[in-house]
Amino acid sequence: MGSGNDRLKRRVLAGELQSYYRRLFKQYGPQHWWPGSGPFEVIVGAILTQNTAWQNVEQAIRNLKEAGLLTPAALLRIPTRKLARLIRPSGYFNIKAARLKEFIRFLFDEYGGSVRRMFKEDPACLRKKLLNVKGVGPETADSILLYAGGFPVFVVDAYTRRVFHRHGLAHRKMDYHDLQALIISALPKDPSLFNEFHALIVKVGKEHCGREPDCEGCPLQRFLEGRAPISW
DNA sequence: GACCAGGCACATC
DNA sequence: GATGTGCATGGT
Repeated sequence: MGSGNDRLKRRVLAGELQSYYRRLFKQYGPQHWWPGSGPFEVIVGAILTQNTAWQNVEQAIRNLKEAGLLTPAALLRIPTRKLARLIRPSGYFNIKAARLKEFIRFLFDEYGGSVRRMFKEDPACLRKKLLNVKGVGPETADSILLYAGGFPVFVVDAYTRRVFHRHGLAHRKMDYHDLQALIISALPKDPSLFNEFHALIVKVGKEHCGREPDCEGCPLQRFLEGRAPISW
């Protein structure tokens, strides 16, 4: 991506996306993802919510809080089996207990257990390290960087893919990083924008861009009506 | 009872 | 490198 043609397409997409974001925000308002949670709780939530409805994650986090275990030091000490029992409502509890432990070990090995110290790291470098933690993939790493660290990283998820593909804004086969780069290059590098936009995409994805073959009544469809699909 | 949800690692071809 | 599979609960 570097030709004049690509730059033009990017500007077109940028215009579409920014305008679309404003409309979504106006229609749905702020989504309050991870309201009032500290960075550590956000990280735990990012791991627990993998392929899981958020409602189930809330219960698991509540259990951890009530047990007084929602700190790096406490999760370092707790046996994996006991952790699994507490996070049971979030599903895949054995896997996720192991993943939380992996992250905690990484946090202590690299940063002495301090989330604040971890986020002093250069974000690109931190991202690479996070991806080396077993159980942290691209989406979880980016959720951690954006929602816990406040770095301007766009989180691509199943909804983002579905919504963008459905409306001709991206190829279905674009991989995670291609789609992410496309979106980031089209928008101002503003963490709160990325934060809210991603949450709004999930919202509209749930309501309109499900598995049905068309998107009748979908705000994005109405917005794009009459415009030629962008072909990348 | 089927389907889905704010993924990821691992096996296999 | 692409595609398939296991992991598991709770809501609709």
